[in-house]
Amino acid sequence: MRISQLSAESGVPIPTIKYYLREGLLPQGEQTSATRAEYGPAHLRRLRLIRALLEVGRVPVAAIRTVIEAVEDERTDVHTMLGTAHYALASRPEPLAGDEEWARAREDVDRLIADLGWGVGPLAPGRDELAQTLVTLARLGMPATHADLLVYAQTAMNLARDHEMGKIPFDGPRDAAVETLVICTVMYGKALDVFRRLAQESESARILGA
Amino acid sequence: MRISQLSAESGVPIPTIKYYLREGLLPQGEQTSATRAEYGPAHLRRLRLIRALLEVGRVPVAAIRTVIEAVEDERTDVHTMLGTAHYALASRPEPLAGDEEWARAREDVDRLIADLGWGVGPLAPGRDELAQTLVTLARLGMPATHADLLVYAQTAMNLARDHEMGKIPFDGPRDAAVETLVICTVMYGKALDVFRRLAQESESARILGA
DNA sequence: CAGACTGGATAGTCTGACTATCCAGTAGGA
DNA sequence: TCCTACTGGATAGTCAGACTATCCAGTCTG
Repeated sequence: MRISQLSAESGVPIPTIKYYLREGLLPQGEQTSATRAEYGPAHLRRLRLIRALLEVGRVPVAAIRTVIEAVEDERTDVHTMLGTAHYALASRPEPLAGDEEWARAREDVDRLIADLGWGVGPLAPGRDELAQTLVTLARLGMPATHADLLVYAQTAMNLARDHEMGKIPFDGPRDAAVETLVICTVMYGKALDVFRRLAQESESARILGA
Repeated sequence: MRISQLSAESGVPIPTIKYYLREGLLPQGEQTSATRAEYGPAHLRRLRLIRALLEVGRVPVAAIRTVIEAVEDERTDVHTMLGTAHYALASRPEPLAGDEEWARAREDVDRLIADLGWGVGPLAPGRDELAQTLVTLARLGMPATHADLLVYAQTAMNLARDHEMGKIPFDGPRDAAVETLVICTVMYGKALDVFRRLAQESESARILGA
């Protein structure tokens, strides 16, 4: 299929598709002549993935490119590849410099993860993100209790173990695994976020008897 | 306290504070003379809230302003006020025009919420957000099952009922209720998101035996 | 009374995600 | 054959959002 058809089927304007090609989000089509290239269903699929990450997941273009580069580097094993994808999905917070409060929060996070027995890399950006969240909560006068954190951690683990990682085709082609992981993480993350707000609204209505 | 001290204590540059004042995110200080105004601890607190929503929650300035306007409009009751805050926190997706697939997804969402017995307003933006998420998942070839959705919905409700809405001081001043709600929604939402990614990484390591 | 600082106003910057225009070179029908 | 639509590639422009810089006249403060 040609670019105009790719655009028609995906609903993405041609200049935008060209932009994604330039940025390396979308692989080049197969050149059939100097001014013609052929795109296949894989391009359409990739394009839909890009739009899903951008629109629903608000993942920046640069992060999407990182994920894609990890997939296309054949040297890395599947776990590392999934890790790279995961790390790219993190919203890297600014350092929040060598504050003492921060260092303590970071230690708390490391201890919590160790206590839970989770096998998480020491450089996982989630550790920093969580530390920053804890510092922020404390500064807002609502420090999180250890019990609260455990609840959220266990909830997350239940979902990941029983409903998310099971969907991932580890035995299939490597790109399928990453694609599924990213979709699961981002889309179900969004769904969970929305459900949480809806549930809060419902509870608010119940409590206030509206 | 003067603006320079407010800046020093919060770590927010003076021009940025002025910007927030202009945008109505931060109430004006008490004028003590033509070129002098006095700021109090409430300003510092508000400033920290703004930064938390911006940096951790990625809530746009316009949405923060909406929340604040709702709080300051004394006419609205608490439930409506919390609703306004909630609606402002939603990431309003573009219409995704009158597609038939979309209409069906939207009906599914409405039916699901009704089946759950949740008291959610018919105009809650979460309904549309969820519908778009379902359409997107289907287009990506991974349609969500009804059973999956129920799991996420129940999980969200458990958290909201047992760990979130309980923190909200309904009997206190009206701004405290909204502030707590917003902090809970955004900060614990972030924490849950991070925990989910960490749990997935841990499971990936376990499954792949890394 | 001098220098620092203030509130207020205006304009400029930076990033991220596009979008528009131009171009020469085919592809495919009249 | 030739003409028109369309293509890939390159370059430059746009737009929104969140700041950031500069200027100014008017106080405080020592």
